[in-house]
Amino acid sequence: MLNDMKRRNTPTKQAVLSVLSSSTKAMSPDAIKKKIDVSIDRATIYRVLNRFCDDGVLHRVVADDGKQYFAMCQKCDENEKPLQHFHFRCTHCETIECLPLPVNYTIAKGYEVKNVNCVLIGVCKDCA
Amino acid sequence: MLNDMKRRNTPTKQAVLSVLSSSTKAMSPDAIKKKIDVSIDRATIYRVLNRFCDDGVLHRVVADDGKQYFAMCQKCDENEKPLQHFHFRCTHCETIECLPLPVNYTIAKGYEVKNVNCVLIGVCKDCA
DNA sequence: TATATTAATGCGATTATATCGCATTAATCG
DNA sequence: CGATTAATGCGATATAATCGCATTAATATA
Repeated sequence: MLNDMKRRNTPTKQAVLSVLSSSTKAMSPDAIKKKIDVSIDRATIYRVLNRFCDDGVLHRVVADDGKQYFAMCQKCDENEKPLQHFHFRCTHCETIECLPLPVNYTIAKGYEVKNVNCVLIGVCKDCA
Repeated sequence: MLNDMKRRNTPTKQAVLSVLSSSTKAMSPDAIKKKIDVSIDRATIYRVLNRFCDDGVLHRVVADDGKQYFAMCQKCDENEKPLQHFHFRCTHCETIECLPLPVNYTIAKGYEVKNVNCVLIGVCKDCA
């Protein structure tokens, strides 16, 4: 919890979390909106998603299409920090999935890496 | 050369290439435009950049800010294909550089990776 | 060199993603 | 139950990138 502001439980948040927790893929705000039966304003979706990211509940990936995608943060380890991993964007079924593939890198001294945004693009095993 | 359409040499293309070849960083269309003394239309910049990417002269990175950045393709090897590498976006000086760090991954059978888009985000050595 | 062909450009309109301001609604607490 | 204020809906806004179309100009050809 980076932000200590009090959060309230709302149907919108529940719905968003419900959609994402039952998905193995990272989803766009629009895709999430479409999966929710009740009407939710676009701005609200974005605010909810951004807040969940701030709170470490979700993580965000920006794909090479320039769009944001959101997925649950499953801590692959007992560690506090969620593991930085690759994502795969299938150009055929147009989905983005979190790969069980950690991002490893060795970078010159002096650099301070705070975040990573890594996407592999191609055809997934279901579409190949 | 994926596209075999005939290309013509124009001052715009020369200017764009000149700017990028003298830069160690990947640049946004807007930044490139600002570096060029003569007036060039925005749409033209985009078209020129896209064509250079098609022709393998430039490569494109989409950063986590959702914007496109372009840089020269320097073949790190004698191989035909340019080496897929990480990029670094410094949140302080707001630049994106090509790192001499190849992207390595092992992915489950069946996946077909056609491209990668990998960005590390943080503070570069000059700003740290 | 003059002319024809068509790639490249400029301009305006358009699409799409994402955010912001503000009034209203509703979750939570005492 | 009433007060507080987080959350929402709505409209406006910002920005990136593309598209259509008429015009310009680079290159090829006579």
